[in-house]
Amino acid sequence: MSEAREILRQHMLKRTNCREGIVSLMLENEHALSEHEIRDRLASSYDRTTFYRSFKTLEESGIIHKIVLDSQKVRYAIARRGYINSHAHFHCNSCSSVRCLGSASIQPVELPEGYRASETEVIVHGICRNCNENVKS
Amino acid sequence: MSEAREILRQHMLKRTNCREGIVSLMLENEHALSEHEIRDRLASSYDRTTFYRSFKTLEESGIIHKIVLDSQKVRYAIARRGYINSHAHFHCNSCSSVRCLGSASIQPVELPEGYRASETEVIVHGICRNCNENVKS
DNA sequence: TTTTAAATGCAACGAGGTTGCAAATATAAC
DNA sequence: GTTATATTTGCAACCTCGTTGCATTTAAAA
Repeated sequence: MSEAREILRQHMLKRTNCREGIVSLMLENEHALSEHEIRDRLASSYDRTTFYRSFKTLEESGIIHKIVLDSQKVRYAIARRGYINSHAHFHCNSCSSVRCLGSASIQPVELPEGYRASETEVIVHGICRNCNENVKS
Repeated sequence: MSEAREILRQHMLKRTNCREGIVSLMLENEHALSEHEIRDRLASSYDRTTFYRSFKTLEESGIIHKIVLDSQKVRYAIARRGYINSHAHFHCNSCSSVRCLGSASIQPVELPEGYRASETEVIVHGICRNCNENVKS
């Protein structure tokens, strides 16, 4: 049984072609993907509605997580262990790729008196290794 | 001369009612505001297009900055000193208010070999002081 | 194989945001 | 204060993202 299929079963979600395709694709990919990238890479095509509903379901089950770079720039990635309360992502300004960083790299943010944190999101913008190397050579 | 007017002049932007209104409102407000809040609180009403263009211009000049909570939840706030390379914001899950935190409170994020950071955005979700106190009483 | 709750596709819709263009306006020059 | 000019505004039209209701299809349990 495929890993994607197994993940869906563990979360008590019905296995459907669309869900399985999305999860499989994300498992293969190191980088976070946009809806368009996912659509283009899937063998079968699905209705937009189905995509949105699938993303929503998968996110609510904690299988994937959503990274909002800007209002119109959303990415999705598999939610690996340790991403529960803090997510850090690296966004490359040159190639636009988004990579998940370990939550271990996040230091707690100092808050004013009376404030209580439940979750912290960090987005670091910059130049990724690949793009740095291409400039050098 | 109003502070807003002065700020526009310093950035070599034409003073217009819409721009001046937006900047004035933001100077008065501790919290980041949504487009709707800004629209509702301004004396005169402006076309949506004008709003969007004003936000864009003000942001490009570094007068205000945009905080994207979610695809459909965008806020704007005055860009005060020290917010150039790192922004931290607190989002209250209860009252939805967004408060700018000093960038001093951000610790540099540890990056993998070869990655270079230029800017860091942090959003801390939780409960603000006001909402914490209301629960107690 | 049958049953049934859940997922899909479709059409229609609403919100956020952009573009082109003519009319209005802020500022600088007179 | 007038005039000239570049910028900004408002409008209409448009695009993308994302949602909702409903009839049809499908996964999976019996």
